[in-house]
This record gives sequence, C-alpha cells and structure tokens, in this order.
Amino acid sequence: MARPTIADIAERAGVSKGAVSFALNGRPGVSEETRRRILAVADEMNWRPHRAARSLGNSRAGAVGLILSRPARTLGLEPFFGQVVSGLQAGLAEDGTALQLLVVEDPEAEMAAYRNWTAEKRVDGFVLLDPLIDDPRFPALEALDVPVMVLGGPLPDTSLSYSWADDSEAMHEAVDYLAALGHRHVVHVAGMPQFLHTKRRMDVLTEAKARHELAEVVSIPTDYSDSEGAVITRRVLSRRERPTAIVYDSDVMAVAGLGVALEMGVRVPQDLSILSFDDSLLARLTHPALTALTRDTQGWATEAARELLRLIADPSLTVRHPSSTPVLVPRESTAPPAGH
Amino acid sequence: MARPTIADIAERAGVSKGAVSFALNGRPGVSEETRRRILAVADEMNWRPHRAARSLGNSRAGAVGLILSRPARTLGLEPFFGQVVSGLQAGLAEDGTALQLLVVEDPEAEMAAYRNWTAEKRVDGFVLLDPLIDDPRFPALEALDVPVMVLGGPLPDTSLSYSWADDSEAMHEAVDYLAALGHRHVVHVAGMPQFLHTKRRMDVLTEAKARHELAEVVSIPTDYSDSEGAVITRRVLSRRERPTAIVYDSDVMAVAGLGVALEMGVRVPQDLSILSFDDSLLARLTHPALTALTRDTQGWATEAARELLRLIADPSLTVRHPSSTPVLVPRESTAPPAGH
DNA sequence: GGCCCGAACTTAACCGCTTTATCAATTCAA
DNA sequence: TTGAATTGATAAAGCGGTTAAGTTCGGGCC
Repeated sequence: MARPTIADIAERAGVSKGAVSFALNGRPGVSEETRRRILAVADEMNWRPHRAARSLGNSRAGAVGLILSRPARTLGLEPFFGQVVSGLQAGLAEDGTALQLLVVEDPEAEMAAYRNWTAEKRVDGFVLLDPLIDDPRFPALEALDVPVMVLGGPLPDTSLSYSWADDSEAMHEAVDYLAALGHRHVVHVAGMPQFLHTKRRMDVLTEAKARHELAEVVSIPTDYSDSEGAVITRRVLSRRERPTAIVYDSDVMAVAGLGVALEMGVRVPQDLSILSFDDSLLARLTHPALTALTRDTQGWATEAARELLRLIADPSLTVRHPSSTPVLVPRESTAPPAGH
Repeated sequence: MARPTIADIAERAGVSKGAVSFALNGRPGVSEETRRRILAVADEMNWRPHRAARSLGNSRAGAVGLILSRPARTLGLEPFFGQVVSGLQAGLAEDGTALQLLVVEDPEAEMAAYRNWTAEKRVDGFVLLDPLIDDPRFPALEALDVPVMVLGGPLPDTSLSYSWADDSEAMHEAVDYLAALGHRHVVHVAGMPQFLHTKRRMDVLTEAKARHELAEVVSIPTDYSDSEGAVITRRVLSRRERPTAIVYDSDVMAVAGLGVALEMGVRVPQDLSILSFDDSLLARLTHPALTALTRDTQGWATEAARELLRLIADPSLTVRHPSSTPVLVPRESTAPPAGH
C-alpha cells in the first residue's frame, strides 16, 4: 500500500483528521480512549509523519545547520571535526532533529549559506565553530534573528549563545606544569591568530612569563597545517638557544613537530618536551606518546546541541553554557629539561 | 518585512502564483519578458523558496541520508569518514541537495533509520558504506524501493547501485611490489572479515602466495582498532620466524604497528617493511613515513554523490560506477628484506 | 470568414499535516 | 431548572509551493 496519511488513519478510526493530529501530538482535544484507538490504528498502519508536511504546518524545519569554511580536506585530517559532527548529531538525534552539513571554500560562501538556509527555512538554527576576534558572522546572524549556538567563547559583545570550555585555564595548567618541570624557554606554536581561542591562549602565555619568571616565551601563529608546524619547529630548533619545551595548538602540528625533532636528532623528552593542546588517537600513537590537553569534544558538542534545541524551543533564551575544562594528560613527551 | 512568498511576488508583478512558479523554475508557460520581470521582482524581494513547501509540492525531500553504525568515536578517528562526508557533501551541493547524517550504535538502529527516513520522506535516497558479505541491508533497502548508492563493490546479487574502486587490483599491486622487493614472508593485518573489501583483499593475498611462490602469507582479521593492530603486530614479531613485511588494512593500525616495531627494536624498513592500505596525513607524519595505497576518497565520494542524484532523478537507472584504483605510493617504510 | 492551434496565463486543486473557529453534548454553578 | 463553562470532536482554512485543467488571444491555413 502507498504511504498512509492521517486522512487514512482518520477514516479507519472513524474520526476527523484534526482529531488524529491532536492524538498523535499528545495535545488536548481528544479523550484518552479515542487517543488510544487512533494511536493503535496509526501504529497498525505503520504511519510516520511526512517531514515536509509537518514543517510546512508548524513552521519548524526539524534540522540545524553546521557550515564549515575550512578547506574540505581538513575535515578528514583534523579529528576534531569528526568528533564535533558525531557529538552534535547525537545531541540532536534525541529530538529527531537532523544535522545539515555544508563545507564551503570561503567565509563569503559561509555567510551566504546562513542567509539562504534561513530564508529557505531549511534549518531552525545554526552551530558555529571557531569564533574569531570581531567575528563578522556574529552581527550578521544576529540580524538574521535565528537561533545560534557558538562552540567556543566566552564571547564579548554578542547576544548569541555559546558553549565554552575554559581554554585559558587549560593553558595555565599546561604552562604551570612545564614551569614546574623546570622549563624556562617555551615556544608556543599557535593556531590562526584571528581565532578567539588562539588569542586567549597566547595571552595566558605572555602573562605566565612574568608569573613564572620564564626566560623566553614566544607564540608563533600558524595555519594549523602539519607543514607549518614542521617548518616552525625546524626553525626554533635551529636557533643557538633552543627552547626546552614546545606547546602546539593542535595534535597534527605536534606530531609533525615531533617528526622534525627526531629528524634533527633532538631527543624527546630528554632534550625537548612536547605538549599538544589537542588530544586524539594521533597523539597517542606516536613514540613517544604526546602529553596533551584532552577534552571530551564529542560530549561538549552533544551538550551544545541540546542547548541549541532549547534555544530553538524558546528563542528568547540566551545560553552561556560552560563545558568542562580540558585536562592535562601527561604521557611520554614531557620531562624536566636536561640538567635540571 | 516578513519572508516573501510567491504570492507576494505574483501580486507585485501583476501575475498569478502559477506564472511565478513557472518562471522561477524555468519551465514553459510564460514569455521571456514576463519571466525576466518576475525574476527581477523575486530578486528584488529577496525571495527564496521555502524548502518544506517545495518538498510537499513536488515530493522531493532535497536531501540524502548517510547512516553510520560504527561507534561514534570512530568518526573522529578514521580520516576516511571525514573525507567521505565532505566529498559527498560537495557532490550534493552542486544540486542544492543536503546531506543528512546519522550515527547509530548498532545495525538494527541503522535499519530502523532507513525505514523511518524513507517513510517520513525525509530523504530521497541513501549512501551506504562498508558493504558486507551477504549484507542484510541490501534486500531491506531493495524492498523499501528507495534510491541507494553503495560506496564499495562490485556487489553480486543486488539491484542496488554502487561505485567501486578496484581493491583487488590495488592489493595485487601491493603484493607484487613486496614480492619484487624480495619479500617471502608477508602478514596481512586485515580489517573486519565481514566486510566485502576485506574478503576481497584476503582472497588476492592467498592467490598471490601461489603466484609469487611466497613462503608465508597470512591474513589476520581485526576490528580496525589501533589496539588490535598493535597486539597482532606484537604477536607476529615475537615469533621465531618473523615476517619481513606487514600489510595493514588501515593507516591507524599501520601506525600502531610501526610503534610496536620501534618498541621491540625492529627497524623499519631494514628489518621489517610496512605497507598501509589506507593513506592519510597519519601515514605521512610518522617516521619513517609509511608506504601506502592512496586514493582520492573525497573525489570518489563526490562522484558517488553525483551518481546518486542521477539515480534519484531517474529511479529506473542502475549505476555501476567504477572509480579510480588506489595507487601505491612508496615512502620510507618499505625496502628489500635484510640479506636480499 | 471560420476553424484550429499553440503560446501565455489564470484558476484552483492538491501535497500532508497543523490549527483555529465552530458546534454539540455534558457538566456545573446558581 | 436554566444559563454558562467545559469537554470532545469536526470542518475548514491555512502553510508555500507545484501542477493539471482551463481560458484568452493572435495568427496561420483553407
């Protein structure tokens, strides 16, 4: 038989379409007995609501969008994205909401997608990744007046909701640890400087310099690529006065850096300590395994998804959701500097 | 102003809703001049079609589903998924079609999702990953009578469409290469034996044994995890008669295996050659970098997505799409065996 | 001039579900 | 006992498009 509709159910149960709709959505207007009967019929006929019809009726798309403007290949490279996607998806699935993914080449296309998807009522809200300093997406999305959950923060000067892990705190932990081991020359191979969390980490570092009386602390921005990670590492390890520890903003760069150290005959951790600000299988598979700041990215994304659903249900809300701070997991790549 | 509808455009342009619809969809029924006028008005009013309304009208969901039943964390670990997702997305985007992603815990949930999404007309078709031997999903999906594109194959006994890369050919290339280098004892750390491509690779290996007069060729199935990869490697390297080469079905296992070799003082490639059947950043970042069979997963997925769109447009089609065979990329992890 | 035809539009039904207005039958307060 | 409020249900109007079935009209043909 063709797909059954509520009209079929109504006929079979001997009631009106309206009654069926009320019954199926658990709202008042039908007696308990009728409701049960309708539900039974619907079940028997194997009925499922037609997505588009429902959306058209109640003006809910039943989907949220995630638009990424990194080059497409990054998706496969950085474990982070997979974690985020599956985490979001898990949170949304609890509600039957779908995740719509789009990978675009540049920020303009990203903005256009926000506008289009909103105008098309294709999604009920968006998840934003990698908040920037003075992020142009924020005012644009505020203007669109659509529920948005940013993964990252805290964000100054915006009415958008966000879910944030305390990167500063984590960076503090990392630097404190290295300082405690006795390191005085630390290089930070950072991510892209326009990212808010990059800036935050850099700030912590410069501040830590004074606090711990470190001799040298430099943050060097990169594009997160393994090649830049390698290049920078090669450069700093070629200097007369080498750092005794390097903190990498991503595990991909950390692994690339480790490779350079090996290639240059710099022993890890005896001559050089390596700490990755991002954990994943990658960091665990290397030899030595990398000390890293680890966090439950997937869980974070799941929580954020739930918050976004709340936001969609009640757009007057503004969510500032704190998620757990990354935790330092010491492995084999960190040790006191030589002669300490 | 509130979201404009075609009724608004119709009024403003002084025509009927129908004419507007014809004009916007580029179908006959309006003169070129009227069309231009309508388009201009639509553009001026910043009109975008309402997704749900359009779906309801033309009974196209405008989305395809990808349902994965691997544990959610795998998504972040295996670069493969990210590649596939972004590749599919790229192919679908050309058409404005969305990708709906679902990660479930078990095959039952996967099957249920196929049924539900089809019944809800939530998607117009599905992409299937990792075809199994006697895959129960195939008959179920055939019964649902919904367009499906399988990534993998060739598939015997099914009317479903598929896009396949010649794994056997690739495996041949790999074994021929190792044999040419002089290896006679080869171990294959395989993937899950129920996967069709695993079986295919294993078959090639046993066949190659005779052809190249190899002394030893074993395929050992695993669950693709780094830990199993490490365990198996440790086991075979602990034997009196060690293999001189190991072929891994995934880069994650290969890297784990490399770690074990280092840990046991087995030099790569002098004492042991390592070849990965999967390429990614991972394989390139290690030291030595891993010789691997590489392929354009993303491009493959993009092509598959296009084929699926064709299939949706014309469900009478059956697509058997050959994609490019993986190519061997020699790096530093393979060499002739000692004493050769 | 009458007839037929295709082009250019309009009308209105329809897709499947939600929701509002309406109504009949009860129940309840006075 | 009567009028008002409540309950359980119906009919019908959307939601924003698509599309089948008309309607007009100008022009070619005999």
